[in-house]
Amino acid sequence: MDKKIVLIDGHSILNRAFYGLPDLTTSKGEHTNAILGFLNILYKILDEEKPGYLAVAFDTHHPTFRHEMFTEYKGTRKATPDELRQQVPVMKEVLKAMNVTVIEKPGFEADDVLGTLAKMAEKEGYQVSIVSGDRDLLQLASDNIKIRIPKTKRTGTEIEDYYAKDVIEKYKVTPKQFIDLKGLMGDSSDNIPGIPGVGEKTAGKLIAKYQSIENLYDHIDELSPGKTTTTIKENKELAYLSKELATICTDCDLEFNLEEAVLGDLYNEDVYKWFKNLEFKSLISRFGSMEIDQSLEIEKNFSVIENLSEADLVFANIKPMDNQPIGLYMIIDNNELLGVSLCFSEKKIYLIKKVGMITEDYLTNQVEKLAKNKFSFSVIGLKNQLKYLKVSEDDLVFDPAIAAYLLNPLTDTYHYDDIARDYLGITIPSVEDLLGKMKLKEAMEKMPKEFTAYACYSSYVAYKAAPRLKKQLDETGMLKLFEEIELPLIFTLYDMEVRGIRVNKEALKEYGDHLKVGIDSLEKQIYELVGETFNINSPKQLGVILFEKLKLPFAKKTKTGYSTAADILEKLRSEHPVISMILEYRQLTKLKSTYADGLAVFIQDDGRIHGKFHQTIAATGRISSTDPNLQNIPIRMELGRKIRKVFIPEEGYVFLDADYSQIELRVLAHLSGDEQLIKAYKEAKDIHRITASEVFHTPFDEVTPLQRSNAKAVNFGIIYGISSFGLGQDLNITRKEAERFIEKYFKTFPKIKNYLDRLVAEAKKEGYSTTLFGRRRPIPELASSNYMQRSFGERVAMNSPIQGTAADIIKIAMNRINKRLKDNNMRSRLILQVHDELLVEAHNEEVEEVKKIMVEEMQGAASLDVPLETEVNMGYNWYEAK
DNA sequence: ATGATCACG
DNA sequence: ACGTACGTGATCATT
Repeated sequence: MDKKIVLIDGHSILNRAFYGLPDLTTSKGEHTNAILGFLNILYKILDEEKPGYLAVAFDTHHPTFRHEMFTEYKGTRKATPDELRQQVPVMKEVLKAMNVTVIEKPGFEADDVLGTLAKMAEKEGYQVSIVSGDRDLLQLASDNIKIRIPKTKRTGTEIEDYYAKDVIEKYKVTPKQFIDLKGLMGDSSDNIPGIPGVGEKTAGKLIAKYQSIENLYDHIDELSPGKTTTTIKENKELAYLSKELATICTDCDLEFNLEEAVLGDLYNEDVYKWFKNLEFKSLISRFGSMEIDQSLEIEKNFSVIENLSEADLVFANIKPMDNQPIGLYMIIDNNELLGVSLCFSEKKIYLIKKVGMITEDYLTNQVEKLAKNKFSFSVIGLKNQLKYLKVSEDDLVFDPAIAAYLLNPLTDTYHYDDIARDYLGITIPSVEDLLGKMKLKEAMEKMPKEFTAYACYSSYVAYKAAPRLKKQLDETGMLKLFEEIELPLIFTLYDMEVRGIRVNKEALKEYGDHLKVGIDSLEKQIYELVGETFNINSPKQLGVILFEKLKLPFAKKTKTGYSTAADILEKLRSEHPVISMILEYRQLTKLKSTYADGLAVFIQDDGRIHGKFHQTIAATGRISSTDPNLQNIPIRMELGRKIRKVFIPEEGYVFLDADYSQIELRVLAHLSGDEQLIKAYKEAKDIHRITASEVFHTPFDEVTPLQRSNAKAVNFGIIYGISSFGLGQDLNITRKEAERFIEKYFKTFPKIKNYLDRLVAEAKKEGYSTTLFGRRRPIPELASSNYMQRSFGERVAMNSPIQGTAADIIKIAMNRINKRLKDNNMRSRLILQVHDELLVEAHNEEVEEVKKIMVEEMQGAASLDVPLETEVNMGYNWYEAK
């Protein structure tokens, strides 16, 4: 059996990975992309080769990389970005945890270590693989030594392999001659000077003829006279020096025994913890089911209750420690209650299963009784539990997921394992780790141990994290925001989801059929016009048709091909009649697939759509909507807008739709304290017209439509974190012209400029931005060494407080409206929120009262220096009400 | 799984 | 010299 060893050029691979992957960070902001990329390459190679031995070599000098030593004085290469530098020591720790041999020999460069080990191993009969991003190492290739150069591509990692024969095939020189080649042509990235004026071509020819630099100079007189020959003659010393520099040492005195590089246990508890901490979710799956074995101490305190008398005892003896909230979790699968998990001390963590005499009613009633007796609960993901967890906003509840979202709204999940990691500092298996893709009900029967762990961790983490999260909310000034806005909102959103919105199924079907007719006809015409059939919905195929077959101008490239986005096609309208048809085809197919067909599947048996609203998604504090997304139902184009006619109220009800007028600009007026803007709003003037009037020095009544629409675009730009490029793009004008607009705007409204500058400065100082109600958004991009990212951070710093404050305000209004409707025992209910708009399904007899409530609560949600103007419309469908 | 596109605020 | 407006979610094609 042949022995296999893999040798990795540590810094080189880290470097490649860093530049090959986007900037990934953990929830705490530690950069991890280079480490992840390195590990992906490592695993790919291990999977392919299954070697018995592995070593990784790092350079030792400086915390910088080898190449920089030479380039400092040239100043061509930038210093290692901090984002990469931070990852180097972590990478070494991870490798150590994996029992991978890391070689750092003072005085030796990684190249020389790799060269020496490779030759040593080859002599002892190993098959050797050297992994590096650096082509220098090709000189080491032989029949037994393979150089592997990974390329991070869109599709994943591809590896180029070079044995000696592959080097000869590709470069027409032997690995050994590769050194001579480098000696002649040099290598700027390695700062090997070479001979001036000699490049790849000349060097290749010379080495092909003379094999080596030594032999070349032995026969130097054979060269035909010329400029190049003269420089070659003059630079003999440089050539020899360059060759020396390019030569990798293969017999360094390393005092290293290859047996030390034997592979150990790659999948151990330490590595698992590292991956958890680095949040490498995809790599965790490699651990298979082993992680359940590394059970934490706490799992010994999990107990399963399956008979009624024991369950009675548990419920009777609940005594929370230190008046902490009880950790609670209702185990629900497919709308069915499977059990209840609760935790009220470190030692008391129960899973009470719904079996035998322990019925669904028993469990829900017991829990409800606890709430009535003023026990307080901590529940991760409370909204999803309310079907069985009978509590109201008047009960004492806490949701760690919402708290964790406020403390860091940038991450995508707030599951128990995330909260345990971030707030308890412990690494525990996630549901996926424990149960894979298995449904809960099946897991309860087939994997009782894992099922119990999932259930008990859920309540344990909720219990344990609650006080800490609450403390942090207090320390960050967000406790009031949490208690007075976010917690009540859980119940408001739940009520909205339960009520849902009625949809006219037949009308929706007709709408879709109508679209189908147009789509079929357009499709036919398009094929005829271009003379062939193709998939119009494929940007790739469409790009080829438009820009290659029809040779239309203005081709703009994306990463994958030509851009066929609407704004590009818009400019091509006059170039070819097919363009208009394609744009219309796009519009129609979008409407059909996403809305006509897409919405239909969500209509429940009650004739209503019960979409979901999410409270922990948007970084700015906005609510989001899925299954389906009811916040992006068409309105801007008439054809699309018609779909709103299928959203209808129940018999005996109407829709009341209320929306804030320009809430974000009003928020900006208030926050910036700009007198002009405030005055304009107090006088209820057309704000875009007044902006145009001021900016273009035109009397209010003489503002042209173009001036007004330009001013409107600038107003939007201000909210988005203005950039001349973006505004130019939007208005289809040059960057220069856009810049002039912005300058004029800031000259007219100096306080706005001052305010936006302050927002950026403060966010840079604190690392986050803040809304009027104290909501924070961390902006790590502001500290980036990358100009693009930093600029993005600056725009975010300007936008988040504005968008976020508006989000805070409408949330307050939603809670108050919902509460008043319920407290007054009214039949009307809030059913939708679309960022600055609320839709209520109002009972015929309550219309005037509901109108009053909506306007009062929306206008009164915050007292700003400008009025929060609110417009209400009534209608017998959503189209009419808007 | 990812990118391109497009629907909304 | 570089290249982007802010915040979302769904669908389709492609890998």
